[in-house]
Amino acid sequence: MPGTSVVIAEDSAILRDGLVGLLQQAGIRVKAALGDATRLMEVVAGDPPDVVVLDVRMPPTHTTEGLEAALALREHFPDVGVLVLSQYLEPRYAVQLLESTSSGIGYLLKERISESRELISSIERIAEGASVIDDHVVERLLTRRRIQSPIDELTEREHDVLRLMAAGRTNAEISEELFVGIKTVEAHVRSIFMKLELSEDQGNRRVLAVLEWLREH
Amino acid sequence: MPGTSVVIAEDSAILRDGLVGLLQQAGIRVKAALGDATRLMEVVAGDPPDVVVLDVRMPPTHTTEGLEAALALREHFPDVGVLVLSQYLEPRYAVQLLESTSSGIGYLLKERISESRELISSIERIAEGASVIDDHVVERLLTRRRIQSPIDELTEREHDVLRLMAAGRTNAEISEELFVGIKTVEAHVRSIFMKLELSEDQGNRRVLAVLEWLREH
DNA sequence: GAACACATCAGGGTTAACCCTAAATCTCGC
DNA sequence: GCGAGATTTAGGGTTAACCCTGATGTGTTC
Repeated sequence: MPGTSVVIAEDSAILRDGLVGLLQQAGIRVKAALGDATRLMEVVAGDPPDVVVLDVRMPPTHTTEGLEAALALREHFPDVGVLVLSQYLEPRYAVQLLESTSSGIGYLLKERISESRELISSIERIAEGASVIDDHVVERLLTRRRIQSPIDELTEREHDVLRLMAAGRTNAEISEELFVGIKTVEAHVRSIFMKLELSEDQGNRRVLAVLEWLREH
Repeated sequence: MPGTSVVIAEDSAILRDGLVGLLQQAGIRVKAALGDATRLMEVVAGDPPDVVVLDVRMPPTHTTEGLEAALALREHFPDVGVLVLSQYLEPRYAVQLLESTSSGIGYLLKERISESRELISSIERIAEGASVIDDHVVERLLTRRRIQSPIDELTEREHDVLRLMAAGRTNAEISEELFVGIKTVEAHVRSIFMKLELSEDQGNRRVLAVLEWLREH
């Protein structure tokens, strides 16, 4: 597809210039390259490109300006593709995008774009109406969906025990705080390990269980 | 200072191209732009630039290749300035660099280089022998100093051990990863507990040490 | 009432995680 | 060189953290 055109919104000057250079070199026409999202809507309205490439985080608050801009773009210009570049693995954002529409969007991690070919082909596929989601994000979404965090499987009492484990308590201390025997605590701990699928011979399971707990608190 | 020359080592194609474009536009001569650090030493040896610009994390392991390359550079080519670009706020790396030498180095966060002028002036100041450290890193170091976490008392090796403990590794696994005996790991662990003032008879010290580590990372 | 999940605990094991002492290198600064 | 600190390890302990099996009581559900 010759003559694909894009508008770029990326606050880092280095990345912005890099994007412009790479895309132009690949025969893609860069209509504009902005440092923030404030003027993005009017630029797109004035001369709609095939695809808008933007960063999730942008000035002024560096939170989700890019994502909000992407959602607004989809609402007002459904024919314009949107490729969101993210620094971190934040599946939540990808989900929000997917829920807003069903085609012509993309969500890629910056670090994954070490190969420029990957970026170019993604943009062209988006211009054609396809969707491109980073493999890592998809994997994370699927594993989440499947297990729904194994912590949810724990019973009330197991939660109590794990919470105290995460507070750095010993089994003996936990048994005192919960007014039960040490053997009971041990039984709960064993059950917790099983439900969190912490196989033996692979890491200090007590620490791993605590890390899992901290991830959700 | 006209005619400042640099060599770039950065694995992300986008960032690399962006850097080349920005620097050339500013009148800085880019002698080479590499995708990893393997050939960096010979390239610099063959035609020494004023400054080497490199990423902390690079292939193949994406851990601290860039930093090690930076230290090696300072050792063999003390007249060549080094500007390390980091994705995250990791003051330890900056400290390691500062300890290795006293001039002609820089440590900047990528996100902070939204203004290309900042990058250009940093490179030129480094070429002149000055040092440039990101404000955020300095601030973090200073505030750290004020709070004085006992974690700062740990030696390099003890940090390695604690980091792996915090990753959920067993002592046996840690000994394998660090290529030392289990007894050695045990000695380090004991030393860590002492320095973190984790008295016996009060909590699971392994978990408590991990929590302390997580608080600073 | 039978089936089931949950919580409780005993008894009796194994082992990883700890303790203490002692000692050999190595590097570094004085 | 000499002392100091860091790193490494041995030998020989103790114990908390684990495993398994089995058992009891208490709800809830069908």
